[in-house]
Amino acid sequence: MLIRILITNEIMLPSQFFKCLSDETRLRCITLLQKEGKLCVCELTTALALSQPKISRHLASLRQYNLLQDSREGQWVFYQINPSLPNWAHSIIKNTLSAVELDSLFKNDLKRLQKMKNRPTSTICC
Amino acid sequence: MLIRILITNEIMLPSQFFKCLSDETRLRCITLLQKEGKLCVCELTTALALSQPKISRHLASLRQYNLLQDSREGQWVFYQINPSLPNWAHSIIKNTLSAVELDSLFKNDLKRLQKMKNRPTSTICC
DNA sequence: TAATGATATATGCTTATACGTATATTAATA
DNA sequence: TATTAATATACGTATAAGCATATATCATTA
Repeated sequence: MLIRILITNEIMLPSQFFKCLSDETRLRCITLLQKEGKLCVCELTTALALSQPKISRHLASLRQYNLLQDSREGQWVFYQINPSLPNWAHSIIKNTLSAVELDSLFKNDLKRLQKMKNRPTSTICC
Repeated sequence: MLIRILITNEIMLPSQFFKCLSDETRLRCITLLQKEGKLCVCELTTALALSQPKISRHLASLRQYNLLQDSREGQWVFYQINPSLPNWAHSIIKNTLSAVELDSLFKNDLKRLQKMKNRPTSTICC
């Protein structure tokens, strides 16, 4: 039985926010989500070419700290940047994407994502 | 004997940069330095009301990762944000300061700094 | 050169992170 | 209901971070 505690009006501590961005895997997820909008776990697993549990664990921690929102659609769970982040956090994420976009690591993630077969598409509009 | 290895044209990895910002003490140092320009270790120690070794260790790690520059002037060692950080890093630090400036923790740090007696002043202009 | 103030480092310890592997859960479908 | 695909969690382990305290180094001044 899963009990997920939802804290509304949660305060986003900058140091905690930065801790979320301080891991390479989490940062790749975040920048890719900032670029692509909404991705499911299997897309992120393919794009980053890492194991599913590793991706899932990092996504869970990003959700726990309110950076990401998840939504289940059938078998898939889609993640996106939490749209109700404070402005400073959004700005920093945008900034980070622009810092990373020309990087070959990021470009390769994007390539693997684009080459992926049978990508599920979210039917729920933002 | 101290050998400090200076790496020029160092690449600033975003994840490493964020790790530097992910600790409360380091973040308080960085935002205060962004606000005030140049501070010595004893000023930061007073402002944050923490032990000298703790401040010194964190400053050393920020210097190691190229976020801060140090300059000795007599007995004092002054730290400042490394002016040759990439633009995205500067933007993020500015952004963070604006996110934190209204916070009482930051305001108290600033108050303690301003109340400090016998503050040394850097004679070297920026 | 001795003493002092400012700063840096060493040591031992505790806690937090991240990982791989195995397994559980959930939803769709045969 | 059994099977399969997608996702999440548990567990044990290795490593990194952070801390307090003690001490070393460096520059200044008596």
